[in-house]
Amino acid sequence: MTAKPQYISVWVREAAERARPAAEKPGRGQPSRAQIVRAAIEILDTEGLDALSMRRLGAKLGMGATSIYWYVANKTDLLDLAIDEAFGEIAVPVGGGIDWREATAVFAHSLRRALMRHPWLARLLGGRPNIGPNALRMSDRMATIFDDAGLDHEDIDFTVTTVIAYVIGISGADATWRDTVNTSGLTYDEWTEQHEPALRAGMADLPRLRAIYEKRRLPPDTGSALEARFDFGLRCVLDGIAGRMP
Amino acid sequence: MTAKPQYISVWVREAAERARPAAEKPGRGQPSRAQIVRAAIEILDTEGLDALSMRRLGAKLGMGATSIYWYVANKTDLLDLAIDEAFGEIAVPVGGGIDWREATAVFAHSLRRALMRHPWLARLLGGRPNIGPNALRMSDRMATIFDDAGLDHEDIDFTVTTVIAYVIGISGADATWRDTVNTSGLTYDEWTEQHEPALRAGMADLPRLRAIYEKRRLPPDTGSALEARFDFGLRCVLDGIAGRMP
DNA sequence: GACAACTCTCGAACGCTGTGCGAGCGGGTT
DNA sequence: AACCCGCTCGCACAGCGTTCGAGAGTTGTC
Repeated sequence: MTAKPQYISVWVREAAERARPAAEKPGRGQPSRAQIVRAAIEILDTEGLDALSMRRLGAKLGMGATSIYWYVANKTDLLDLAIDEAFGEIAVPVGGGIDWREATAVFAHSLRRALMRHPWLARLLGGRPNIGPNALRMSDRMATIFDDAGLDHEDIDFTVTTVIAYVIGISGADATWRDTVNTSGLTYDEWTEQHEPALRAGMADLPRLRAIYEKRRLPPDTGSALEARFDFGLRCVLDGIAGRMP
Repeated sequence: MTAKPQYISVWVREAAERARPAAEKPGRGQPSRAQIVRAAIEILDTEGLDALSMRRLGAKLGMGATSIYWYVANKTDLLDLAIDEAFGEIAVPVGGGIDWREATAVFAHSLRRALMRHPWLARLLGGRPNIGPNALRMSDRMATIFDDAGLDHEDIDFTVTTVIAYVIGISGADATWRDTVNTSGLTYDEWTEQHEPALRAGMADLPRLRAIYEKRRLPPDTGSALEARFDFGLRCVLDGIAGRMP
């Protein structure tokens, strides 16, 4: 009946440390930490989430696994840092008189691209709250867009959350799907062939789904088809928001 | 340089086994398997995703950890089965002359409820493609709704995917957030207090975000506030879809 | 030049994980 | 009595995240 360790996010813990003046990290620590995070992302991108272990990362960095703990307290912290690093890639056009709809569309595509480029990202996002500096900055810029458009605070929150939820929801699924095929070592055709009997059996008494599946097999769900579907949904969301703009 | 094991989903593998006539599972196997999956879900719901280990599950079932492997090939398979079991709880009203908009809203709330009831679900959904029988049946029923409303195959696919993406995107985030607070062992107030300095520091030079945060602190983001936000976004999505209906 | 302090590395070890293997048990059929 | 079959499980293995403490290398101070 021992109490749980009560994990605290990097951001929270390090903000608390910063309050005590003497606890600053050493000068050379910062570049090394960034370097570790970059290496971790490289492994995550090329070998997948499950391939990232501290020993593997240490080997890539040419150091012992346990040396990493000098720069980073946890693997959890490391992943939080990787998440926020990825969020840094996301662009939000702000200012310059672009209207909210175009700005939001640009943001949505940018967020999607980040999620597709880093298939591990969506899996981790569903793990713990993300309040890193880049994530906050992204939210602030999105808030700015709708603040400039005249929404009140509650509607800004609602609107921004809706857009992000849709993009993460669909892109996470798309990225996972693509990643599953890619890392299976099979071609797209081999993969669908392997899954054909299971799908056919599962849809045996589901005529509507089967009809859609049959009709939509050519062209297969390659990138452009996924992109068209993403754009369709995004237009739906934006139209719905447009109906609520002042 | 050994090749990866090439994991195949339960559904695919067992559909292939079913093709060979003699490979059916024994009669008593089925109830026991369902019982194992139910026990796994119980652990997942009450203790979280990380708490589910084969030994822990075996202990709960009063059997050795390795005995479970008689009924289930993998932990991965077990989780796939748990996912589909959870999908079985989702209701899709079909037939009976309800219009598509109300039917979709009922479905969306039902899906959300399942995701909130099983906080582990969203985390796992971003892990591998979900083609279990309950998931397929759910998709088929959603397809039926929009087929009856007169959409063509492509638009049915696009529309259903959009709704599901939004619901999973927002509910996954909400469930994770709530779960993080709950399992921290802190009250809501204690938790926000603990995160206050980090958020304040992070938002130091983000005035818009800070303004929203300040203004929206009372009432705190309890269940009803999250529900209002969910409904707002759902209305946006449904409005956008409505504009594309024949 | 000497000694202390501080930054950083790392091998050993702990307790945990998923899982393969093979021995063994009880009941049913031949 | 012999045999098979459904099922259980102890043992073992490789790998995981993480702790600890010993030590190396650099820097700072007298």
